[in-house]
Amino acid sequence: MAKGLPTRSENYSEWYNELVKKADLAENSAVRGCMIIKPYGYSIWEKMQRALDDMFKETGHSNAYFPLFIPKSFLSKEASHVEGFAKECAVVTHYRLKNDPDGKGVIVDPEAKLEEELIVRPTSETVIWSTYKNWVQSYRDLPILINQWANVVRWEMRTRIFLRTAEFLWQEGHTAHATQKEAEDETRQMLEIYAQFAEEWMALPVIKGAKTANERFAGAEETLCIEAMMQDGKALQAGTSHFLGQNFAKAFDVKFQDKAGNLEHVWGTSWGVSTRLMGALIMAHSDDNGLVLPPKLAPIQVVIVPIFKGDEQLDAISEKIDPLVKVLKSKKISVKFDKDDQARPGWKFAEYELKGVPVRVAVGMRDLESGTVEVARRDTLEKSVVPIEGLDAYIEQLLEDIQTNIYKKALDFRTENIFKIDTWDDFLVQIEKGGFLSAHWDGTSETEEKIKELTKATIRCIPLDTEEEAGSCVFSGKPSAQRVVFARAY
RNA sequence: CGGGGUGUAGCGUAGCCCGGUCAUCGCGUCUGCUUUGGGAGCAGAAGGUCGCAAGUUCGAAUCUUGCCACCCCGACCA
Repeated sequence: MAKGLPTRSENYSEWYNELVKKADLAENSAVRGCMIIKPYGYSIWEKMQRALDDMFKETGHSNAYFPLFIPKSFLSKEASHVEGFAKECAVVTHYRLKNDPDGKGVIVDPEAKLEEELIVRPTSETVIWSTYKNWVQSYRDLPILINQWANVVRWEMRTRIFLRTAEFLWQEGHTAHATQKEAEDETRQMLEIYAQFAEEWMALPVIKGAKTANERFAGAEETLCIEAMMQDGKALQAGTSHFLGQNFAKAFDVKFQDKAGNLEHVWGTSWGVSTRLMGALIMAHSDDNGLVLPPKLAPIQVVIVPIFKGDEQLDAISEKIDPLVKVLKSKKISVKFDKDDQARPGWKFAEYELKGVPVRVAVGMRDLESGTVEVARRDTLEKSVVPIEGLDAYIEQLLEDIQTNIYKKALDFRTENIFKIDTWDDFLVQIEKGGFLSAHWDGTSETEEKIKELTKATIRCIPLDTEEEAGSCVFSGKPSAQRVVFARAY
């Protein structure tokens, strides 16, 4: 166990909080609910951004930027949208400060009141659709496939670093299409991209599904999502993709003339993932020694720790290691050769474990004599002695193995913690133990809400890739055509 | 926003109930020497508006009030 880090079994949420701080990912800020993402944490986010951004571009999307401030009146144009977000909006009412006449400091200048108050975007549908109105006249203007990387603010009552902060970073895609089918296909395509990113890059298995009406995005006809299981058995929504129907087009009067000359409202989608993914990454893989990062997202993939006394020994080690570093870098493997002689090897070992560096190579004089190094992998903590000759290929393969193994471990954990539940008694017992409960549901909001009230479990999603299976609702006993996933969630 | 808890050096803490050489200890930091294959040892040193503000008092880390932040539990949510 790492120094000062609580274990997961002792206190899972404290383990998470401490790990975020000790691994140098982020810290709390002077403003309640906001976070400072530190360089090490931010570089993981940058890797996520890069991978996602490439995927968006490959599927024809372009980046753009829309403003932080939204006129208050925009928000109320789509009825369910305003209802969903009104309670958590930060509002700008003034545009100037002045010196406090009664003493030190500054006060809001009461004469500088805005005629129309601005809200800080909780999401950008409204500004974007008000703009799309100007961009769309003909079917030739469609589709519009835009993404933006931005910050948004939702004034949450209870915040947790990365998982739910008042301000967070994300990407939001906003597309406009001529037909319903095209928009639905887009919604589904982006969900697939999120799932692929989660599984291939984050090594995080996810369940693709649809949200129930209760959990749907405010203003959407349908919300698709990916749901992941954390090590405490709770669910975390890792990404959402919304089919907006014509709701925003109607609210903002976005129409186009089709080939036949008819004026029609356009069809929309929106989709997003946020810095919450950082929380998912941490909680899915890490252990009591610290972070465990999938190689594809690790800022440092390989750390080389020399074990030496004096400059001569270090020089001898460097002579062997410098060429290796060069080769690894040429293979796009990020490597750190830590020559710092202030910290001792044991300290470094623990430190890099805490930070989740996937592969550690230790080299001392003994190794130089035998032409070997000690290679330790973070995911299993196994150590092996490996010849220096061909080490680059060995490491390259090892990084792939680690990526695969971390995914498999998470998948096995999830498989072991999904339970088919057929009776209400079993439901009550299992929900206390944690995990996902696959159970029949009668399709009504009343039942869903009742279950939530009694157990704190919500329907995480109605899985997409699942076979129909006739059954009866675990709560009401009414007929049901398929199982849905219940869990307590972050 | 409601209930409970916490805030003392960079980090973790003792002291708070019962006001008065009580600002304690560990880690870290600095200096020197010895060390270096799993968070080094010895010797010496530096470092604190006791969360912030007001109040009570001859005297406040300690009592009172307000505010801020964090944690746990509710309501709400990506």
